[in-house]
Amino acid sequence: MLTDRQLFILQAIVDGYIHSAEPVGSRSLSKQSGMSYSPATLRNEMADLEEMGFLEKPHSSSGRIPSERGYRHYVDHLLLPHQLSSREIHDLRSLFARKVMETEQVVKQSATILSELTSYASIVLGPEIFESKLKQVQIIPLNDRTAVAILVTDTGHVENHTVSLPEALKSSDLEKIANILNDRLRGVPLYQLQNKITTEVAGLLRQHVTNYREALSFTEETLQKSSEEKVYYGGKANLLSQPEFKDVDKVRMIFELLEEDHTMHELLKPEQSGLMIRIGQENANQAFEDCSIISASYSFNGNPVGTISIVGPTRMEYPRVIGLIEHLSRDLSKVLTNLYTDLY
Amino acid sequence: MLTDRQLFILQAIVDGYIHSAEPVGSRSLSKQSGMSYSPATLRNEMADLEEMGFLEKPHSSSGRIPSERGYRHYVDHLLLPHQLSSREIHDLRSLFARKVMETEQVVKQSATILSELTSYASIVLGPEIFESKLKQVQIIPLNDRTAVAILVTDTGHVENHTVSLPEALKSSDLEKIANILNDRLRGVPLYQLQNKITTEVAGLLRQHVTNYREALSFTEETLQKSSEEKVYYGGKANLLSQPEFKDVDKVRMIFELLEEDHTMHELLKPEQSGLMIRIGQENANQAFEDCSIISASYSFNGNPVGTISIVGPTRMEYPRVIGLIEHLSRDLSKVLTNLYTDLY
DNA sequence: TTTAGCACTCGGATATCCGGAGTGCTAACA
DNA sequence: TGTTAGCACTCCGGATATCCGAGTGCTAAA
Repeated sequence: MLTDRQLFILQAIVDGYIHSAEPVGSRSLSKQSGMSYSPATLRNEMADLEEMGFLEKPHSSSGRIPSERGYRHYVDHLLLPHQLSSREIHDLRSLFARKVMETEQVVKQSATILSELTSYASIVLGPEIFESKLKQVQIIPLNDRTAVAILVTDTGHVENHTVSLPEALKSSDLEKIANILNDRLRGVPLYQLQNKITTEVAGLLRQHVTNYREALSFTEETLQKSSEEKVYYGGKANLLSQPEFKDVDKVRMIFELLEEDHTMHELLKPEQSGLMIRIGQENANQAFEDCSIISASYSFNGNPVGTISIVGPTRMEYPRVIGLIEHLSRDLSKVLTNLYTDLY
Repeated sequence: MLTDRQLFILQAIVDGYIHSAEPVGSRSLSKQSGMSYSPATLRNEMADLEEMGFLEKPHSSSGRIPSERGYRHYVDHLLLPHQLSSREIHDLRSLFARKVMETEQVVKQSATILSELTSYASIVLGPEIFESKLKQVQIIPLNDRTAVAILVTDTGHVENHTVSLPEALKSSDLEKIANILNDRLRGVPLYQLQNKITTEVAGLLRQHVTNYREALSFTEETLQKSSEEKVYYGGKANLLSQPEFKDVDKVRMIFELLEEDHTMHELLKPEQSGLMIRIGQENANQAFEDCSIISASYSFNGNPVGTISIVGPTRMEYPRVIGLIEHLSRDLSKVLTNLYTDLY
C-alpha cells in the first residue's frame, strides 16, 4: 500500500488544491513549509500516486490534482479533525437562542447559517412527522363552506389544511366527529391515521352521526396528511463563486436539480444515521459529477428524522464542513429531543 | 412625436430582439414579412429612433437593440394583448383543482407553475395575514416544559409556535388564559393583538390567574406573531438559460439578491394594486439592471395581500408574461375570497 | 421621399506565437 | 538504493495578427 511519505504527500496535495484550486506542481509543493524533499523526489512520488489512481493531471504537463479516489482516501484516512472557531460555535448557537420558536424556523435558519459559515450551498430536510403521534385534532369552521382542520402531534408539529364543508354536516356533527377522533386517535402515529379510519372510526361515525357518508369522507379529508416534503436551501448562490462553476451550462444542471425538491429528498433522506460523504460520481447523478455532498442526519428521540447537507465542489474543505455539520446535527437533535420529550 | 411608421418599426425591432436575442439589422428587418420598406429607409428611421433614445447599438456597426426607453414605450403603447393558449389556461387552473388545500401550498405552486410557463424566474409573496382577524386561540401543552400555541384567523390561516411553559402555571391556568383570550380577542386583527394585551387582557389575568407575572409574559409569547415574510421562488435556474446571463459574475449578484427574502419582500410587497412593470434601471438595484420585473398583486376581499412576480431579462416576452400574471392574480384573488368569505 | 451603391467599422472566429510552469527521463551523487 | 540536478519536451493561456461578414452612414440617383 501507500508509504507514510506517500500519504504525507497526498495529504499536502489535496490540502493545497483545496485551498488554491490550482493544480499542484512539484516545485511549489517542495517549497511548502514542512516539505523536505526536492521537486524531483516529489515528482517520482507523484508519478507513483498517479499510477495508483490517487492523483491525476488535467493535461500532460500540468501539476497534479486529486482524483476522486484521492479525495476518498483523504476523507477516509487522512482527515484531521477540525476545531471549530469560536465564531462558528457562536453562530451555530444563535440558532437556539430564542425562547419562542417554531421547529420549522429553526430548521430553515440552519440552512442559512450553514451556508454562510461554509460558503457552499446547504440543504436541510425535515423533520419528518411520519412517526410522530397525534396529540389533538381540531376542526374549526370558518364559514358555511369551509373549515380548517388542525392536527397537533406530540413533537409540537402543527399540520393544518383547509377542507370544504359538506352542507349536510351541522356544526354539532363536527363536534361529534372531532370528539370521536380525539378519543380514538390520540397517540396514533400519523402514518396510521388513514388505516384507523376504517378500523376504528367508521363504525362510530355510523352510530353517532346522521349523515354517515358525508361524515366519513369529511373525516378522511380532515386526516389527510400533507404529503409535502420539507426541503430548505441556503446559499445556492455561493456555488457561483467557486472557480469550478464558472461555466453556466454546468451550473445550470446543478441548479435545476436543486430545484427538484422531491429528487433532493430522495437523495438525502435520512437512511443510515451518522455522516455520509459522497464524492463526485458517487452521487450517481450527472449534474453532481463535480460536486461533493456531505450530510448528517439529526434525530428526535434517537430516530433520524431529517438531514442537513452541504453541496460544494469536489474540492471542498472537508475537515471544516464535516466539523460544522456534525456539530450542528448533534445540537439539533439535542434541542428537538429536549423540547418535546416528556421527562418524568 | 413618433410617426406611425416609426412606431411600427420600433415594435418590429422589439419583437424581433425579444425572440432572437440578437441585434436587429436593417437588412433582416426589411426581409421580415409585413415590412415593406427597403433596408436604407429602415436605416434612416432607425437612426432617428436611436437619436430619440428608443434604440441603441451595442457597438458602432451592429444592428439595433431596444433601449430601456424603447422597452418602456413598447410596454406602454405598443403591447398587443396576449391570448393565453389552452395549455396555459389548463395549467393555471390545475392549481385550484384539489378539494383539500392549504393556501400556502397553492401559493407555492403558483410560483412553480408560473416559472414553468414563462421560463423565467418567479417570486410569489405569500398572503399577508396582518389584517386578518383572530378566530381562535389554542394552547396545547406537550409536556411539562413546552406547549404549542395556535392562532387561527378568519382567513383560514393557522399560525403556530412552540412556547416554553413556566413552571408556575398549572394546566388549569392555561385553560383560563385560553378562555380569556378567546373571549376578548376574537375578531381582533393580528397586528393589534400585542396592543390588546395591555388594554384588555392584563387586567383579567390579574383577576383570574394566581401567577400574574408569568401568565402575562406567557400570554405575550403566545400571541407573538411570527414576523416571517413568506417569499416563494420558482424556476430561478431558468435565468441561467438566458443568453444575457451567460456571465457568472452578473448572475451571481442576481442570485444573491434573490436569496434575500427580506429585500425581495420590500421590493415586491403589494402597494398599489394592479400591474407593475419595472424595466432595467427602474428597479433601482444594481443587480437587476439587466432584468425586468413584472408583478401583480392578488387580493382577499378587495385588499391586496400578496403579489406574484416574474423576473427575467429586460428582453422579456412582455405580452405573454403580462397575460399570464394578470390571469393568475385574478384567479388567486377569486379563489381566496370565495373560500374564506362569509356569504349570508 | 425612397432607394441603390459604396466605403467604412467593428466584433468574433481562427490561426500563430511565445513564455512559463510543469513533467519525465537520465545520469550523477550520497 | 534512494535522492537530486539537469535538460529536453509538453501544453496551456494570453497576446497579437488576420480575416470575414453583418451592419452602418452617407451620397447620389430615381
